Amino acid sequence: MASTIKDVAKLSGVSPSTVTRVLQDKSSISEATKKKVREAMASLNYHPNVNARSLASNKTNVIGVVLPKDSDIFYQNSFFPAVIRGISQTAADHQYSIQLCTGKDTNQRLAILKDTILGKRVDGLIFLYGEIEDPLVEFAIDQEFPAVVIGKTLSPLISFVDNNNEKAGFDATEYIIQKGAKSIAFIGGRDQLFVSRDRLKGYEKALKKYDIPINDSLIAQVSEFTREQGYHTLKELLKEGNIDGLVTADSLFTEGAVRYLNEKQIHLPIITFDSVQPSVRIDAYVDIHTLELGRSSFKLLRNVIKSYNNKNMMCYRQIIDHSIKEM
Amino acid sequence: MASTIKDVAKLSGVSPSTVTRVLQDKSSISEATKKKVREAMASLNYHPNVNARSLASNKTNVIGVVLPKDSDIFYQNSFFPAVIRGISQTAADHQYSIQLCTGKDTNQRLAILKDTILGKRVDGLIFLYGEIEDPLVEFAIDQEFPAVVIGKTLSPLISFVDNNNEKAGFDATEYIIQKGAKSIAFIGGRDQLFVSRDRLKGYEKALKKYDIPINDSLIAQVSEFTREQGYHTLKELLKEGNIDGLVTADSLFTEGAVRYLNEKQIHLPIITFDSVQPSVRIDAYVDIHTLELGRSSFKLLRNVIKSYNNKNMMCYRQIIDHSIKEM
DNA sequence: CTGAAAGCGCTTACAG
DNA sequence: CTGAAAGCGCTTACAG
Repeated sequence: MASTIKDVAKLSGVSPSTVTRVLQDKSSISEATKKKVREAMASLNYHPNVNARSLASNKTNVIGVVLPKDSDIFYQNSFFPAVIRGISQTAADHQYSIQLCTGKDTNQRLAILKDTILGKRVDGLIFLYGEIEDPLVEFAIDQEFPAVVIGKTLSPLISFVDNNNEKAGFDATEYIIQKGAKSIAFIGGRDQLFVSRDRLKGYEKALKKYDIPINDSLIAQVSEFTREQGYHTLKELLKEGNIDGLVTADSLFTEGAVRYLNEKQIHLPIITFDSVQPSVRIDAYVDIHTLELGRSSFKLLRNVIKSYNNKNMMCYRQIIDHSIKEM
Repeated sequence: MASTIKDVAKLSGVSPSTVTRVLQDKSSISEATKKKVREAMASLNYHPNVNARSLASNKTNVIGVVLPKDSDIFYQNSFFPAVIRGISQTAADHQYSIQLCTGKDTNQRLAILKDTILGKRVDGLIFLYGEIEDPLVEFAIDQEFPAVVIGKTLSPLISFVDNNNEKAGFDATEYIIQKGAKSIAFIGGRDQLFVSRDRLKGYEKALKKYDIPINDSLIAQVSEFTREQGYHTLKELLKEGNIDGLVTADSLFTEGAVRYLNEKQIHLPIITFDSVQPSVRIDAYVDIHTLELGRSSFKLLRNVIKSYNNKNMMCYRQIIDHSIKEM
């Protein structure tokens, strides 16, 4: 059997509570005692049982990472691995583990989330998506459970970290304008997604700044995030008239669009948004600094947890830079 | 405060142990009692505390998923999201949660793994990679801790699930041969990776079957998984002479290679291996059925855990089909 | 600077 | 079919 805190206490000639205090490196414990106890731990190869600890202390040192439903585009995107990387890097620095919350549909996901919160599996949650009226986020708010959303959210009661997507859309469009384009198409996702909507706003602002009239027939809002949609949407847009530049809100669109352009041997300046360098060759992409989104979300969550423990429920917001990367 | 098992016991007029048995749906409990207890649970909005449960029962209903170090190519690959999806689907069906184990280097990862095993955070482990002499896998074996590797492994003491990569390499190559190619290039990863090595073996077998001489100057083993490597490797291969077909062991290679071919306006039949449809247009890809790899790994792990509990430590192996998908 | 005691919320033999 | 008791391995006031 694995050794327990009692074994360590016995071997080092102190009480179990003192062993706990050594584990917590309390300043009240003398160095001599600490040394003694640590030696005992080492010689017994002692490792604290986290379940006992969680039960007694009412904290788990685990955070839950909530994913969209598992058929989501999300799983085909470079965003997911990158943001997980960022979160887990920072989490590891603070001795936190990561538990995944996902499921096949909203019902299953909500059930799992309830079990996660009410079963006291985690100390806090990071939602990897921002959606209007998400029942999971609402449940967390309802339970006054510490949580951070990566992405925009309407509720004033929840913390979030996000890019300035409007500014990013503006910068992207300006980049294409500076390539000499005047007739710039935009392919985005459905309007309910904050990200797409904000990037589109930025696109329009940039056109205005450069006195380029906004032409609705150059703007496509696509319901499904797929390459096929990118392919066909661009094809349709080209029928509408001349296009000499392209801004896409997602790399999957870009891949489809580029395929069509290659087939037709058309050359356009193109920019998109991504977490890593896109797989097709285009002019540039807006790097949304996903690693940093992940890292910051964890740091924010720690602050939220602390403030909840002090009963003064704070809400934090943070905007992460983006940058244009030429390829 | 959240209600506990005692509250439920009191309200329904039974003992706490009976409440536990209802929770476990034991057949020894009468339906009348079950009904009564369940009503009490519902009215109190009772949810079991998983930490208390884990402590008392010595099982957590959590499995750990072990990732390579976080700078790995792995995180750029479609494999990761797909296999996570497969695991979590099956895990959800069995009331299991998933905890992630990763870190910046082998040391940190090993420390986290030790804490995970010795701290009793999880009931078993799934390793998402197969490598020669991995210290983490060895630690798990040493501790006689239930684990499954996705990928090949040399140790006879550990369970795994994998594709038949040699057969997959054979099938891929045969596909290209049937397109009429005779001078077929192969781009794979470094020889230490079981996957690459086995696919290469299959390639050679296929050539033999069709009496095509093996030409070493058409075979490249690339150390780094990047698009740039794909690009340059193909460029070099083409210098060596004529190529009329291409097999690549990873989609990132393919993307790079295709970029070069497009630039040079060269057309070749190409096949690669992937978890989802590759982003560049090629002839076909070998779908390695990653979702199924994930699902099976979880099922295997459950069996391993059961057999360890019965003190007869079983070791399971399972091969997952692949299939060629034309594009 | 340290210890004794109570408790966290479950489960599991044991007994009937 | 069900209950009383002991225990899982920690932590946390309280007390000195």
